[in-house]
Amino acid sequence: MSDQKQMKKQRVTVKDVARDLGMSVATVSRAFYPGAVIAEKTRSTVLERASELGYRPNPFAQSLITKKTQIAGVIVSDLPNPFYPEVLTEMTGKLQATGMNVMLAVAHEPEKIDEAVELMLSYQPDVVIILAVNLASDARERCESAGAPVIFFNRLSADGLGYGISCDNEAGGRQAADHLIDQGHTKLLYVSAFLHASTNVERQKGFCERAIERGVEPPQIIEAGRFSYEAGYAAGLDTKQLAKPIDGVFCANDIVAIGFIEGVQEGLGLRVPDDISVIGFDNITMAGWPSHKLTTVAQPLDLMMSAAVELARALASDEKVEARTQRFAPGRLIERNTTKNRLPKTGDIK
Amino acid sequence: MSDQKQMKKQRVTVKDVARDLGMSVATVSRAFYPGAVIAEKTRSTVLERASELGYRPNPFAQSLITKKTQIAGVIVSDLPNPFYPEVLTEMTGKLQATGMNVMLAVAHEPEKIDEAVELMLSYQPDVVIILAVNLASDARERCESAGAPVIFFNRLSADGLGYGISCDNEAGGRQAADHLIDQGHTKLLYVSAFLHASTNVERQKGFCERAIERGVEPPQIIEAGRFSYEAGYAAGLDTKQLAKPIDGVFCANDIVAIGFIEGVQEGLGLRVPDDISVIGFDNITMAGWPSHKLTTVAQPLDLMMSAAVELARALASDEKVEARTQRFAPGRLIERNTTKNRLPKTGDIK
DNA sequence: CTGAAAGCGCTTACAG
DNA sequence: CTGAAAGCGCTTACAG
Repeated sequence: MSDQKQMKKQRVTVKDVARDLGMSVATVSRAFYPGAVIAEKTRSTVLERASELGYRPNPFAQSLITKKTQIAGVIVSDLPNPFYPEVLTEMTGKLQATGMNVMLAVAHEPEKIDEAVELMLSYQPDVVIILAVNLASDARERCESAGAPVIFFNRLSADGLGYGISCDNEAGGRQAADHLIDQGHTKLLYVSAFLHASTNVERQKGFCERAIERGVEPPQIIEAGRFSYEAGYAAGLDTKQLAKPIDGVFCANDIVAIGFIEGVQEGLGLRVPDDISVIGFDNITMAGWPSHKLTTVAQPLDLMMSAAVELARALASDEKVEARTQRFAPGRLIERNTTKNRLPKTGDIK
Repeated sequence: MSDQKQMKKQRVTVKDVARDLGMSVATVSRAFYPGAVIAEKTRSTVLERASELGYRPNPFAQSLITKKTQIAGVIVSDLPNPFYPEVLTEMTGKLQATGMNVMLAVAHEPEKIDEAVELMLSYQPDVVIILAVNLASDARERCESAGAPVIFFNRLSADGLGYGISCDNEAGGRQAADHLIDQGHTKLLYVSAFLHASTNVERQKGFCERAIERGVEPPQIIEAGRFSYEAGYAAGLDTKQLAKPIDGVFCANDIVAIGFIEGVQEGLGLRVPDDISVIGFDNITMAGWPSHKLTTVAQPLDLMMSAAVELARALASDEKVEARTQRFAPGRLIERNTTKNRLPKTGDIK
């Protein structure tokens, strides 16, 4: 019994199936390709017997010839942001449903991303998906020169090349501004995260421009520096040093908002939403928990992920894809307990 | 320019390097194998020129011969528990540092895990690591019969086969009991999660046995059903229906504890730690956040992950590994703000 | 120490 | 519609 465990079962190959069926390996092979020229009857015989024998084509041997690996390389680096683990697991499931496998590259420190990418590229992924905000842009070039087109998820590449899937962050920022202003806030603050991340830049732009359009003082800005709980927390403490008072805050994303709220409550003794209102962006799972009940601009994640998976499939099949970037309308603003209407009650006015 | 993007750069092969150097492919190949018989001078010449030409061995062609893929398959399924994403990303980094690549299989519904595993196995991973609490145990057999030894992380397999890395959950449960009792709690509750998970069973055993040893009433038990925030929250509400009052609670893990605390505070208006003390298990990142400040039994994660990676490396190299399971002492109990000393002050006694 | 040759498991023109 | 043969990029006995 312990012997059995030592000896690896010999893998069943085309040759075995061919011999068993008295056919050539070519015929057996053809049965597995929908496009191949083969009698329908032969195909079904082969397929049936093959599955009885437990045969599955060896993808390594296949890819040696086809130059296709059915592998999607996924690069993840923005670890303190729960948004990405959620996307990673969800998207992996979807990719697998289309027959693609996910090879994961994780970089804790930005400096080590190069090694991780290099290792991954040696497996010749058909396509690479980047779930990472802070990636040196030459990673894209390296992937593409290794033959793998690159999809940026929730982000545009710095140089505008590569494919991109994201939502209209600017419109999201405008929604946040409208919501705060509609509810009577006039002293706004934007909590910025990674300075050059397109998500950050766009959300800030939409928020600030809309505030000005609405005739409110231009929002003040605090730079948290990262998309993390800790950065948000520190930003919360920093509000103490602001030149002017604030009553409404829009944070670069949910995890920053959650940290910010804690910083402001724990560190400064302010109350959310009684003293200030706070809005996040993403609608990560945690935002809905009773512990946080964060008002936030949802991302249309299902749409975005489906688009990414479809794009990955198309690129992996060498289909021509015209649109380099796809933008989705941001989801609705989800109102929970971190914002509050500061307008005088209509009853009071009358 | 857009043309360049279309044509994939031809990959450099051994043949190219051999031709360039006027050597045989065999010699070039040998330069890449530390054990191979080759003049040291030849090796360095080859290695240098190879890297100039941008040559990297094709792992698919290699594995066709060596039967080794350098791939570690990782199966993840327990998604609502943040513990696993944390481990996944951390461990992936460590595996990559040893030259192994991670192929990910995610199963959202337990029924779909089979497909995911099957797809992954077609890539012949050298070893499979299971980061999932609720996995049908025949997945192990399938992996092993495909030639991939299986490592269970943070869990023992149901049938005791396969390799396992975990911490001494029973000792952890005892620590929790001791801490609560030392601080004057006498009316204990254990919040159980997935009923048959070894982690759950062992933590419960240690906690309850120690409570009895210490002469306290046997803890009451609530079954939350899952390792999730929601399950913990529901369990919190369920305390209302308990036969006897409680003052100290040990939850199956952190995410259950965090949910439980919210359930109890939001739903029942109790205060933690003033009315009841709560202890978790794992010490996930979130447990340290000001929002939660959860008292918890830490897992010795660094040790566990290093052991898992080393074990993976050894198994992938066909080394004989004697110990099927490795247990580490649980980390220390980290006291934060969800527990409170209920003993009368020493001053009062005097 | 090095090279020529066989072969890993497959796919795909090319004949028939 | 099917089969024999070449070849993908590599490694590894086997000679020399």
